[in-house]
Amino acid sequence: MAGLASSIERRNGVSLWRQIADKILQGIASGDFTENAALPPEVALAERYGVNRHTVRSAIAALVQEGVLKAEQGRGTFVLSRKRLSYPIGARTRFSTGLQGQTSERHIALLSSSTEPASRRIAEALGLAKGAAVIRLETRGEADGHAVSRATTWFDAKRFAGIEDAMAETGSITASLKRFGINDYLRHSTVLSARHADADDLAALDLQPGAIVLVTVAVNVTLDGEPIQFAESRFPAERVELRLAAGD
Amino acid sequence: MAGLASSIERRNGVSLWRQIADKILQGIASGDFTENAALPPEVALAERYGVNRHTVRSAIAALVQEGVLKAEQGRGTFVLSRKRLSYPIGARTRFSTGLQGQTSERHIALLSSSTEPASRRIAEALGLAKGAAVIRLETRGEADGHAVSRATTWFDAKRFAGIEDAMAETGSITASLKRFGINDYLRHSTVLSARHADADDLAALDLQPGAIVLVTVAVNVTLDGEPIQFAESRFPAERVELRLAAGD
DNA sequence: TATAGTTGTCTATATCAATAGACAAATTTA
DNA sequence: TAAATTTGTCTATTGATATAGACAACTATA
Repeated sequence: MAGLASSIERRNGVSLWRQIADKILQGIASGDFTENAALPPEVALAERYGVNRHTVRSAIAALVQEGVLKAEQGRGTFVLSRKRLSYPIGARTRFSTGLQGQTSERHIALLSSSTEPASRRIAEALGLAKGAAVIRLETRGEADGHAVSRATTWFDAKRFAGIEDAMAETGSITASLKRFGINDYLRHSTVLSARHADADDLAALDLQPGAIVLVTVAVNVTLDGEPIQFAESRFPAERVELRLAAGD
Repeated sequence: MAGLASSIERRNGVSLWRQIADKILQGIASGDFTENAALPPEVALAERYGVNRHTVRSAIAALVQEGVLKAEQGRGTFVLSRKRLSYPIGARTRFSTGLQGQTSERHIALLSSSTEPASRRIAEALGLAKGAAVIRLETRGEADGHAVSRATTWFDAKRFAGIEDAMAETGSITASLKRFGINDYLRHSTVLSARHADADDLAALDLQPGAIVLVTVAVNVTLDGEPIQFAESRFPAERVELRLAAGD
């Protein structure tokens, strides 16, 4: 975006090949490098970024490993990966409907669940006493077989006893909440940040180390404004962008 | 958040000291490391993250350089920095009012301006013909003397001729638009992503290389829905979080 | 005033990251 | 087929990154 020639920083704790891999990913996402088309040759990229050809090769090797590029000797290096998914966020944010039209299939996989005492933060958000029992769900959002989100979600254990079973069966938060008499809900607040993916996110989202994740911390409420769900979701920045719709 | 012990990745293109510096920043932002309090001693941090003490020292040195920590021989290492700013995003997103209550002073500094032909993307967003003249403003948002955002903004050059002078004088987009008869405007759409800061952002935002920026791409419109402004803003993830208010 | 705890400095070593150059191997084009 | 283009492999060198250990300098406390 803004297509400005943004250059590369040295001695910063992030290796040049990682920075260049990031730039290529950006280039793909922004349409600078077209899908299925050849990347500029290694020597051209090396000149463009002001580094040695071998450094560019390291970046490309990482992206080949990641499944984003495919190199063919004598022919060139080609872009395999599709565009970033655009995940809408608003008052009616829901995983499945949000990606409709961009993917043919999506669901939420339940990785694990547990019951634990609420931390101060979660108790406040859910309007419970600190230490009250809450159910924690660890989930992964999948679309067309690709992991697109990783979330940790908390519910009041008293009110939503057994919601982990509903999640495992339905693969949908919305469907699970229906079983507890909640036919509609709204997103009350969302706080957004970004960080490097940690070990768990790397594994669950099938990312290369060093990847960046967008982090949302959200509270969902009933139509009466009663808080029912607290969630922290992580999205791989290289595969997902978040779209804030106007009247939503 | 979610306070899970997230570990450190090796050979990923991001050096260990940079990853640990990121973790310490996270710890400060999330309240794990309290403001004005001493950090755990270097040996404890080294054990916690499974690295050598010298590696921890490199991370601390970077954060001392950055003004986040202060080390005192014999006593310990102390947290100087305040919490992250929480920047609200919604239909009525405005820089100055958004940070009210969190900072005592804020304004937008105009770094440079130029007139250029609109790219396809910008032309579409502003409803102009491709190649039509647009004014580009490079700005930096400052609060209490700290850089908190870096933005590139485009306006129709015909309709907003001279807006760069208004910006330089008033230090406010809202005030500048008033001079062109626009007393109110709405944010039509926002798309959110994250990436490593580029060279320009590093310099303008006074960041250490390797830092992550949150990126918003937004279109502002008049009350009639007519697009007037296209902007890409970058926020340092370590100093700013974005808050999406419910009914905004 | 010792003593323990903490940060600061130094030396040494091994590995990773980046540059440099040369040439092989495969593909496309003239 | 020959030449040009492009990716793949190899060797060598330099600097940054990370580990290891030892000890100095400073602070707080028993």
